[in-house]
Amino acid sequence: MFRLSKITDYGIVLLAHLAKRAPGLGTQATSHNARELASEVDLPVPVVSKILKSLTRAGVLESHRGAKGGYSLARRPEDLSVVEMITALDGPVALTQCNMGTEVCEHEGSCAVRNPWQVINQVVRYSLSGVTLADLINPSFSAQHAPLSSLGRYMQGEPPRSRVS
Amino acid sequence: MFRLSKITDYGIVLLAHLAKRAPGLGTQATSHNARELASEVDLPVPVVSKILKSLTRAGVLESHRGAKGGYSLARRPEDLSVVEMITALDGPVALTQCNMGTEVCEHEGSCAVRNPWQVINQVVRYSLSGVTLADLINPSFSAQHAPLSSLGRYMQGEPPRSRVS
DNA sequence: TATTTACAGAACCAATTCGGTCCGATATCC
DNA sequence: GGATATCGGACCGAATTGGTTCTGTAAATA
Repeated sequence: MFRLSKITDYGIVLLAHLAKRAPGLGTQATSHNARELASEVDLPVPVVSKILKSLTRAGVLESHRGAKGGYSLARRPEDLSVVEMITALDGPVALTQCNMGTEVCEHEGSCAVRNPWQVINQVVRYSLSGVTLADLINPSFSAQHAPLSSLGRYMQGEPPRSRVS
Repeated sequence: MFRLSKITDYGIVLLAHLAKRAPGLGTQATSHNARELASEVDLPVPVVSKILKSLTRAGVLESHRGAKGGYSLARRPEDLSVVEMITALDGPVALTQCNMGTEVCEHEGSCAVRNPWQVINQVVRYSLSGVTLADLINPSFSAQHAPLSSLGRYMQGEPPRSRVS
Protein backbone atom coordinates (compact mmCIF):
# COMPACT_ATOMS: atom_id res chain seq x y z
CA MET A 1 0.00 0.00 0.00
CA PHE A 2 1.08 3.52 -0.73
CA ARG A 3 -0.32 5.17 2.33
CA LEU A 4 1.67 5.79 5.47
CA SER A 5 1.25 4.25 8.88
CA LYS A 6 -1.26 5.31 11.50
CA ILE A 7 1.58 6.28 13.79
CA THR A 8 2.70 8.88 11.28
CA ASP A 9 -0.83 10.07 10.84
CA TYR A 10 -1.29 10.46 14.60
CA GLY A 11 2.13 12.06 14.93
CA ILE A 12 1.27 14.82 12.50
CA VAL A 13 -2.00 15.41 14.27
CA LEU A 14 -0.07 15.75 17.52
CA LEU A 15 2.42 18.14 16.02
CA ALA A 16 -0.33 20.27 14.55
CA HIS A 17 -2.03 20.30 17.92
CA LEU A 18 1.17 21.32 19.67
CA ALA A 19 1.84 24.06 17.17
CA LYS A 20 -1.64 25.42 17.62
CA ARG A 21 -1.61 25.25 21.36
CA ALA A 22 1.87 26.56 22.08
CA PRO A 23 3.20 28.75 19.32
CA GLY A 24 6.21 29.67 21.43
CA LEU A 25 9.31 27.54 21.27
CA GLY A 26 10.36 24.82 23.66
CA THR A 27 10.75 26.40 27.03
CA GLN A 28 9.50 24.56 30.04
CA ALA A 29 6.58 26.95 30.18
CA THR A 30 5.13 25.82 26.85
CA SER A 31 5.60 22.09 27.34
CA HIS A 32 2.76 19.61 27.58
CA ASN A 33 2.91 16.12 28.98
CA ALA A 34 1.83 12.98 27.21
CA ARG A 35 -1.32 12.36 29.23
CA GLU A 36 -2.60 15.85 28.64
CA LEU A 37 -1.95 15.68 24.89
CA ALA A 38 -3.48 12.22 24.64
CA SER A 39 -6.76 13.35 26.13
CA GLU A 40 -6.87 16.43 23.95
CA VAL A 41 -6.32 14.49 20.76
CA ASP A 42 -8.39 11.54 21.96
CA LEU A 43 -5.85 8.76 21.59
CA PRO A 44 -4.54 6.17 24.07
CA VAL A 45 -1.81 7.53 26.34
CA PRO A 46 0.78 4.80 25.58
CA VAL A 47 0.43 5.39 21.87
CA VAL A 48 0.87 9.13 22.22
CA SER A 49 3.80 8.59 24.51
CA LYS A 50 5.48 6.30 22.02
CA ILE A 51 5.03 8.79 19.22
CA LEU A 52 6.32 11.68 21.27
CA LYS A 53 9.39 9.67 22.17
CA SER A 54 10.12 8.98 18.50
CA LEU A 55 9.71 12.62 17.60
CA THR A 56 12.05 13.61 20.41
CA ARG A 57 14.71 11.15 19.30
CA ALA A 58 14.47 12.61 15.80
CA GLY A 59 15.00 16.11 17.11
CA VAL A 60 11.55 17.36 16.16
CA LEU A 61 10.47 17.76 19.78
CA GLU A 62 12.27 18.69 22.97
CA SER A 63 11.54 16.78 26.15
CA HIS A 64 11.66 17.91 29.76
CA ARG A 65 11.78 15.12 32.31
CA GLY A 66 10.61 15.01 35.84
CA ALA A 67 7.65 16.60 37.51
CA LYS A 68 6.10 19.35 35.41
CA GLY A 69 7.96 17.90 32.45
CA GLY A 70 6.56 17.36 28.99
CA TYR A 71 7.21 17.94 25.33
CA SER A 72 7.51 21.05 23.22
CA LEU A 73 8.44 21.87 19.65
CA ALA A 74 12.17 22.03 19.02
CA ARG A 75 11.73 24.43 16.13
CA ARG A 76 9.34 27.02 14.83
CA PRO A 77 6.46 25.51 12.82
CA GLU A 78 7.65 27.34 9.72
CA ASP A 79 10.95 25.50 9.93
CA LEU A 80 9.52 21.99 10.14
CA SER A 81 8.63 20.30 6.86
CA VAL A 82 6.25 17.42 6.28
CA VAL A 83 9.14 15.40 4.93
CA GLU A 84 10.95 15.73 8.22
CA MET A 85 7.89 14.71 10.19
CA ILE A 86 7.37 11.65 8.04
CA THR A 87 11.05 10.75 8.16
CA ALA A 88 11.05 11.03 11.93
CA LEU A 89 8.05 8.73 12.30
CA ASP A 90 8.27 6.39 9.36
CA GLY A 91 11.86 6.38 8.24
CA PRO A 92 13.21 7.90 5.05
CA VAL A 93 10.76 8.78 2.31
CA ALA A 94 11.51 6.22 -0.37
CA LEU A 95 8.93 4.52 -2.50
CA THR A 96 10.86 1.44 -3.56
CA GLN A 97 13.24 -0.65 -1.55
CA CYS A 98 16.01 -0.26 -4.12
CA ASN A 99 16.25 3.34 -2.96
CA MET A 100 16.66 2.60 0.69
CA GLY A 101 20.42 2.80 0.29
CA THR A 102 21.75 0.13 2.58
CA GLU A 103 20.39 -3.10 1.22
CA VAL A 104 21.35 -4.54 -2.12
CA CYS A 105 18.65 -5.41 -4.63
CA GLU A 106 19.13 -8.93 -5.97
CA HIS A 107 17.45 -8.08 -9.26
CA GLU A 108 19.77 -5.22 -9.99
CA GLY A 109 20.97 -6.72 -13.23
CA SER A 110 17.51 -7.06 -14.73
CA CYS A 111 16.02 -3.98 -13.10
CA ALA A 112 15.34 -1.33 -15.67
CA VAL A 113 13.66 1.29 -13.54
CA ARG A 114 16.06 2.11 -10.75
CA ASN A 115 17.02 5.56 -11.91
CA PRO A 116 13.52 6.72 -12.82
CA TRP A 117 12.31 5.72 -9.38
CA GLN A 118 14.98 7.86 -7.84
CA VAL A 119 13.70 10.85 -9.80
CA ILE A 120 10.15 10.14 -8.74
CA ASN A 121 11.22 9.85 -5.14
CA GLN A 122 13.01 13.13 -5.40
CA VAL A 123 9.95 14.88 -6.75
CA VAL A 124 7.78 13.49 -3.98
CA ARG A 125 10.33 14.45 -1.37
CA TYR A 126 10.61 17.98 -2.64
CA SER A 127 6.90 18.54 -2.91
CA LEU A 128 6.47 17.36 0.66
CA SER A 129 9.41 19.36 1.92
CA GLY A 130 7.68 22.48 0.67
CA VAL A 131 4.83 22.05 3.12
CA THR A 132 5.55 23.06 6.71
CA LEU A 133 3.86 22.53 10.03
CA ALA A 134 2.87 26.18 9.93
CA ASP A 135 1.04 25.51 6.67
CA LEU A 136 -0.78 22.57 8.22
CA ILE A 137 -2.39 24.69 10.90
CA ASN A 138 -3.16 27.59 8.61
CA PRO A 139 -6.88 27.36 7.78
CA SER A 140 -6.57 29.25 4.52
CA PHE A 141 -3.85 26.92 3.33
CA SER A 142 -5.89 24.06 1.95
CA ALA A 143 -8.10 26.31 -0.14
CA GLN A 144 -5.19 28.08 -1.75
CA HIS A 145 -3.26 25.01 -2.90
CA ALA A 146 -0.25 26.64 -1.35
CA PRO A 147 2.27 23.80 -1.78
CA LEU A 148 2.31 24.53 -5.47
CA SER A 149 3.95 27.85 -4.82
CA SER A 150 6.81 26.14 -3.09
CA LEU A 151 7.07 23.75 -6.01
CA GLY A 152 7.34 26.76 -8.21
CA ARG A 153 10.20 28.07 -6.15
CA TYR A 154 11.87 24.69 -6.35
CA MET A 155 11.58 24.68 -10.10
CA GLN A 156 13.28 28.03 -10.25
CA GLY A 157 16.26 26.56 -8.46
CA GLU A 158 15.49 27.76 -4.96
CA PRO A 159 15.75 25.17 -2.21
CA PRO A 160 12.57 24.41 -0.27
CA ARG A 161 12.02 26.88 2.49
CA SER A 162 11.55 24.28 5.16
CA ARG A 163 15.01 22.87 4.78
CA VAL A 164 17.07 23.26 7.91
CA SER A 165 20.22 25.10 6.99
CA MET B 1 6.28 2.89 6.13
CA PHE B 2 6.00 5.28 3.28
CA ARG B 3 7.25 2.95 0.61
CA LEU B 4 5.04 0.87 -1.63
CA SER B 5 4.69 -2.88 -1.77
CA LYS B 6 7.03 -5.28 -3.51
CA ILE B 7 4.22 -6.31 -5.82
CA THR B 8 3.97 -2.76 -7.12
CA ASP B 9 7.71 -2.56 -7.46
CA TYR B 10 7.80 -5.80 -9.44
CA GLY B 11 4.80 -4.74 -11.48
CA ILE B 12 6.50 -1.58 -12.67
CA VAL B 13 9.61 -3.52 -13.52
CA LEU B 14 7.45 -5.88 -15.58
CA LEU B 15 5.70 -3.04 -17.36
CA ALA B 16 9.00 -1.37 -18.16
CA HIS B 17 10.29 -4.65 -19.47
CA LEU B 18 7.21 -5.15 -21.63
CA ALA B 19 7.43 -1.61 -22.98
CA LYS B 20 11.06 -2.10 -23.88
CA ARG B 21 10.60 -5.46 -25.46
CA ALA B 22 7.44 -4.85 -27.47
CA PRO B 23 6.93 -1.21 -28.32
CA GLY B 24 3.94 -2.08 -30.50
CA LEU B 25 0.51 -2.30 -28.98
CA GLY B 26 -1.34 -5.37 -27.87
CA THR B 27 -1.73 -7.60 -30.87
CA GLN B 28 -1.21 -11.28 -30.47
CA ALA B 29 2.13 -10.94 -32.18
CA THR B 30 3.62 -8.74 -29.45
CA SER B 31 2.30 -10.68 -26.46
CA HIS B 32 4.51 -12.51 -24.01
CA ASN B 33 3.45 -15.23 -21.63
CA ALA B 34 3.98 -15.23 -17.89
CA ARG B 35 6.68 -17.90 -17.81
CA GLU B 36 8.76 -16.12 -20.39
CA LEU B 37 8.49 -12.77 -18.61
CA ALA B 38 9.24 -14.34 -15.25
CA SER B 39 12.50 -15.81 -16.44
CA GLU B 40 13.53 -12.58 -18.12
CA VAL B 41 12.90 -10.49 -15.02
CA ASP B 42 14.15 -13.23 -12.70
CA LEU B 43 11.12 -13.59 -10.47
CA PRO B 44 8.99 -16.65 -9.52
CA VAL B 45 6.40 -17.53 -12.14
CA PRO B 46 3.37 -17.51 -9.78
CA VAL B 47 4.25 -14.04 -8.55
CA VAL B 48 4.61 -12.68 -12.05
CA SER B 49 1.39 -14.38 -13.07
CA LYS B 50 -0.47 -12.85 -10.16
CA ILE B 51 0.81 -9.38 -10.98
CA LEU B 52 -0.03 -9.69 -14.66
CA LYS B 53 -3.55 -10.76 -13.77
CA SER B 54 -4.02 -7.69 -11.59
CA LEU B 55 -2.74 -5.40 -14.30
CA THR B 56 -5.09 -7.00 -16.80
CA ARG B 57 -8.07 -6.58 -14.50
CA ALA B 58 -7.16 -2.90 -14.14
CA GLY B 59 -7.05 -2.44 -17.89
CA VAL B 60 -3.35 -1.74 -18.06
CA LEU B 61 -2.59 -4.98 -19.91
CA GLU B 62 -4.47 -7.05 -22.44
CA SER B 63 -4.47 -10.80 -22.15
CA HIS B 64 -4.73 -13.47 -24.84
CA ARG B 65 -5.75 -16.90 -23.64
CA GLY B 66 -4.97 -20.29 -25.01
CA ALA B 67 -1.91 -21.61 -26.74
CA LYS B 68 0.42 -18.86 -27.92
CA GLY B 69 -1.40 -16.55 -25.57
CA GLY B 70 0.16 -14.01 -23.25
CA TYR B 71 0.04 -10.41 -22.16
CA SER B 72 0.63 -7.14 -23.94
CA LEU B 73 0.27 -3.45 -23.16
CA ALA B 74 -3.25 -2.13 -23.53
CA ARG B 75 -2.01 1.37 -24.24
CA ARG B 76 0.99 3.18 -25.57
CA PRO B 77 3.69 3.75 -22.93
CA GLU B 78 3.26 7.50 -23.29
CA ASP B 79 -0.36 7.16 -22.22
CA LEU B 80 0.27 5.21 -19.03
CA SER B 81 1.16 7.22 -15.94
CA VAL B 82 2.93 6.03 -12.83
CA VAL B 83 -0.16 6.92 -10.81
CA GLU B 84 -2.23 4.53 -12.87
CA MET B 85 0.29 1.74 -12.47
CA ILE B 86 0.41 2.21 -8.71
CA THR B 87 -3.36 2.45 -8.49
CA ALA B 88 -3.74 -0.76 -10.46
CA LEU B 89 -1.37 -2.66 -8.20
CA ASP B 90 -1.74 -1.00 -4.82
CA GLY B 91 -5.09 0.72 -4.80
CA PRO B 92 -5.69 4.47 -4.84
CA VAL B 93 -2.79 6.76 -4.03
CA ALA B 94 -3.69 8.22 -0.64
CA LEU B 95 -1.25 8.88 2.15
CA THR B 96 -3.58 8.92 5.12
CA GLN B 97 -6.60 6.78 5.80
CA CYS B 98 -8.86 9.80 6.27
CA ASN B 99 -8.52 10.31 2.55
CA MET B 100 -9.56 6.84 1.53
CA GLY B 101 -13.11 8.04 1.14
CA THR B 102 -15.22 5.17 2.36
CA GLU B 103 -14.37 4.79 6.00
CA VAL B 104 -15.13 7.35 8.65
CA CYS B 105 -12.36 8.68 10.87
CA GLU B 106 -13.34 8.50 14.52
CA HIS B 107 -11.10 11.42 15.43
CA GLU B 108 -12.68 13.74 12.97
CA GLY B 109 -13.70 16.22 15.63
CA SER B 110 -10.21 16.69 17.00
CA CYS B 111 -8.38 16.17 13.70
CA ALA B 112 -6.82 19.41 12.59
CA VAL B 113 -4.96 18.25 9.53
CA ARG B 114 -7.52 16.66 7.25
CA ASN B 115 -7.65 19.32 4.61
CA PRO B 116 -3.89 19.90 4.40
CA TRP B 117 -3.37 16.19 3.87
CA GLN B 118 -5.74 16.30 0.96
CA VAL B 119 -3.66 19.02 -0.64
CA ILE B 120 -0.50 17.06 -0.06
CA ASN B 121 -2.05 13.98 -1.57
CA GLN B 122 -3.07 15.94 -4.59
CA VAL B 123 0.42 17.27 -5.14
CA VAL B 124 1.88 13.79 -4.88
CA ARG B 125 -0.72 12.38 -7.23
CA TYR B 126 -0.14 15.05 -9.83
CA SER B 127 3.62 14.79 -9.72
CA LEU B 128 3.38 11.03 -10.24
CA SER B 129 0.76 11.34 -12.95
CA GLY B 130 3.22 13.43 -14.90
CA VAL B 131 5.62 10.53 -15.25
CA THR B 132 4.75 7.91 -17.86
CA LEU B 133 5.90 4.42 -18.67
CA ALA B 134 7.65 5.88 -21.69
CA ASP B 135 9.63 8.12 -19.36
CA LEU B 136 10.62 5.16 -17.23
CA ILE B 137 12.35 3.39 -20.09
CA ASN B 138 13.93 6.52 -21.49
CA PRO B 139 17.59 6.47 -20.40
CA SER B 140 18.01 10.22 -20.62
CA PHE B 141 15.02 10.81 -18.41
CA SER B 142 16.56 10.51 -14.99
CA ALA B 143 19.35 12.93 -15.72
CA GLN B 144 17.01 15.62 -16.92
CA HIS B 145 14.65 15.70 -13.94
CA ALA B 146 11.90 15.58 -16.49
CA PRO B 147 8.90 15.21 -14.14
CA LEU B 148 9.40 18.80 -13.12
CA SER B 149 8.37 19.94 -16.54
CA SER B 150 5.04 18.23 -16.15
CA LEU B 151 4.68 19.83 -12.75
CA GLY B 152 5.28 23.12 -14.44
CA ARG B 153 2.49 22.44 -16.89
CA TYR B 154 0.22 21.48 -14.02
CA MET B 155 0.95 24.73 -12.25
CA GLN B 156 -0.04 26.61 -15.38
CA GLY B 157 -3.41 24.93 -15.27
CA GLU B 158 -2.81 22.25 -17.87
CA PRO B 159 -3.84 18.71 -16.95
CA PRO B 160 -1.08 16.12 -16.76
CA ARG B 161 -0.24 14.66 -20.12
CA SER B 162 -0.59 11.08 -19.05
CA ARG B 163 -4.25 11.41 -18.22
CA VAL B 164 -6.43 9.24 -20.39
CA SER B 165 -8.88 11.48 -22.13
C1' DT C 1 -12.33 -33.49 -31.93
C1' DA C 2 -8.57 -34.37 -28.71
C1' DT C 3 -4.71 -32.39 -26.80
C1' DT C 4 -1.82 -28.93 -25.34
C1' DT C 5 -0.97 -24.36 -23.89
C1' DA C 6 -1.84 -20.49 -21.08
C1' DC C 7 -4.80 -17.26 -18.59
C1' DA C 8 -8.83 -16.57 -14.68
C1' DG C 9 -10.02 -16.66 -10.22
C1' DA C 10 -10.08 -17.99 -5.80
C1' DA C 11 -8.47 -20.20 -1.65
C1' DC C 12 -4.70 -20.83 1.12
C1' DC C 13 -0.44 -20.49 4.26
C1' DA C 14 3.79 -18.74 6.44
C1' DA C 15 6.18 -14.74 7.77
C1' DT C 16 6.73 -10.16 8.49
C1' DT C 17 5.03 -5.88 10.12
C1' DC C 18 2.05 -2.91 12.75
C1' DG C 19 -0.81 -1.11 16.40
C1' DG C 20 -0.87 -0.98 20.99
C1' DT C 21 0.58 -2.23 25.97
C1' DC C 22 3.57 -2.62 29.89
C1' DC C 23 7.51 -2.20 32.99
C1' DG C 24 11.86 -0.89 35.31
C1' DA C 25 15.13 2.98 35.26
C1' DT C 26 16.27 7.78 35.38
C1' DA C 27 15.72 12.68 35.87
C1' DT C 28 13.40 16.72 37.86
C1' DC C 29 10.46 19.43 40.94
C1' DC C 30 8.64 20.36 45.53
C1' DG D 1 12.82 11.81 49.92
C1' DG D 2 8.50 11.44 47.56
C1' DA D 3 5.81 12.46 43.54
C1' DT D 4 5.73 13.13 38.71
C1' DA D 5 6.91 12.23 33.99
C1' DT D 6 9.99 10.89 30.40
C1' DC D 7 13.38 6.98 28.49
C1' DG D 8 14.14 2.80 26.46
C1' DG D 9 13.23 -1.37 26.06
C1' DA D 10 10.56 -5.82 25.54
C1' DC D 11 6.37 -7.77 24.48
C1' DC D 12 1.94 -9.63 22.21
C1' DG D 13 -2.13 -10.14 19.28
C1' DA D 14 -3.85 -8.89 14.90
C1' DA D 15 -3.68 -7.51 10.31
C1' DT D 16 -1.26 -7.36 6.07
C1' DT D 17 1.85 -9.13 2.71
C1' DG D 18 4.54 -12.20 -0.14
C1' DG D 19 4.15 -16.22 -2.31
C1' DT D 20 1.93 -20.93 -3.56
C1' DT D 21 -1.45 -24.09 -5.28
C1' DC D 22 -5.54 -25.78 -7.48
C1' DT D 23 -9.55 -25.98 -10.46
C1' DG D 24 -11.76 -24.06 -14.43
C1' DT D 25 -11.94 -22.05 -19.09
C1' DA D 26 -10.50 -20.28 -23.59
C1' DA D 27 -7.73 -20.68 -27.77
C1' DA D 28 -4.61 -22.92 -31.08
C1' DT D 29 -3.02 -26.94 -33.45
C1' DA D 30 -2.78 -31.43 -35.26
